[in-house]
Amino acid sequence: MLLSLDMASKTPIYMQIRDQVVLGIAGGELAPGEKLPTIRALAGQCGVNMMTVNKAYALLKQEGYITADRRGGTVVSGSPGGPALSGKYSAALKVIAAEARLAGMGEDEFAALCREAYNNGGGNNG
Amino acid sequence: MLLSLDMASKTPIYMQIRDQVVLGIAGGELAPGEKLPTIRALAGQCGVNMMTVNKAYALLKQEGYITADRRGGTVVSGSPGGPALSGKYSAALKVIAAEARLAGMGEDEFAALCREAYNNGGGNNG
Amino acid sequence: MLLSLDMASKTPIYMQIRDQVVLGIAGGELAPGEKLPTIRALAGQCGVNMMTVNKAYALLKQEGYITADRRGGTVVSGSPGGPALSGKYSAALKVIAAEARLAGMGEDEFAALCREAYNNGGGNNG
Amino acid sequence: MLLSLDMASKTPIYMQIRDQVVLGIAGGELAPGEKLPTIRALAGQCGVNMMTVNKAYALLKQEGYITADRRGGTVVSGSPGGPALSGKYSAALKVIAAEARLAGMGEDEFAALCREAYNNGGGNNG
DNA sequence: GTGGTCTAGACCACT
DNA sequence: GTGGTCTAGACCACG
Repeated sequence: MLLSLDMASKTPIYMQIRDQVVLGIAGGELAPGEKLPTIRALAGQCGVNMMTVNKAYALLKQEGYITADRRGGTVVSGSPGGPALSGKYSAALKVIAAEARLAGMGEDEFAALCREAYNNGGGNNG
Repeated sequence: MLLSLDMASKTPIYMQIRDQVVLGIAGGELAPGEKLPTIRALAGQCGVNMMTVNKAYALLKQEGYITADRRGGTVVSGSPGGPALSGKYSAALKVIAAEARLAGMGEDEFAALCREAYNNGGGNNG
Repeated sequence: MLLSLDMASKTPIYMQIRDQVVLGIAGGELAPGEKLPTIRALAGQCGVNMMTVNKAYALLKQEGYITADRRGGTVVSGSPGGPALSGKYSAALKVIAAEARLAGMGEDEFAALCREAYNNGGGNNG
Repeated sequence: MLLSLDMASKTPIYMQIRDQVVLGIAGGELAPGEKLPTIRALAGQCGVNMMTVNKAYALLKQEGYITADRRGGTVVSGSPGGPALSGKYSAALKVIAAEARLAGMGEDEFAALCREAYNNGGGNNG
């Protein structure tokens, strides 16, 4: 599990870490129960401060993607979100879809792109 | 064209304005050539600072969605973007797709959600 | 709204701040819509670091007790939690009740103590 | 007497053990004079470090809930605490009551919840 | 001037 | 050795 962080991005570093961990879990790269790297280790490896990684981990914990085992270490949760709330993503999706549509992309093309995004983390075709 | 702004959102206000204008254009609510409200007017109507609206308009102009009319107004552009670059949206889409997948949503369900997002803005006049 | 922090307590400072804000809201000392002190101001007033206050505010925001208005400032939310989930407090309550019982406190006495705790923030009898 | 420990909880494991022992005593599940499991046994059964159980037992001894038997065992004390000091619990109770109140719970409802918590540990054999 | 983010250290509770 | 907490600075996006 190697993270690639863009220090010049407008997206906060802790959010980039969070996103890549989510992608890693969805892609099967990080299996449920697997131990995540230490805050210190990841901070050192990425060249960022502990607190930044800490913030990312805290966010992931709050979202239920990972859990901090008190006996040391942080592990990937078994069942993250629970019920699938379709409405949650629609706001961001709508804007992306609008941009794609205005850029000339057709509905089928967009749907294919979405399916690709869905499967890109599938582990058996990427 | 009425904007609904959430002052408590993490998304900057100028970005919310920008997004809703894009949605309005994609949905046909704002037709090409149509005149947008004045910065002053929109700022007053939404209860935000003029600089905020200015920033949103500047961004929209830079992205090609709107153009400054010679007579002082701002109008919706005719042909917004260039070619549809599929790679541009994939980063955000991947994260959304990963979240949806981890929330238990299937591929078809997600694709349907994406199609709905695509059509939600222009289903009845585009 | 004056906070009293115990630097020697086992309870983290940010949690003490959080608790006292919750008490202030419940007690009517902090009315919905009222503006909370700035992170910097509160930090200066309490003699703690900005980040500590920031953490308390972030927690309160996450819990829905307060909301950060993008136009500057943090205000008390209107309706915090929504549905009353009785099961949430029972764990902590059980332990407290057990300790009280073992200390010789009767059921009625304990119930009276709980009612007092409930009303102590009521604003019209404290 | 079976303990259920949550390794992902914010509450330290030794505190969880302590709390459940207190609940067990208050509930009559652990009668005065009854022998508690060995540190080693409990540690093995729960999958935690012996030092953790040791810490919990030490805390319980210090609080007077259990006493070290001369022959090497640990037994439940006869008369645990001294006089019931109402002030001790009020701080935690106040916060819980404030949260409940803000969640929309009425005073009677809260008092009923407290009575239930009081009786939940010893309703059928105390 | 606000909150959000980040850094480079440090101490502590827990296991 | 882990995560949790805190400090004393700093820069930036936003409004």
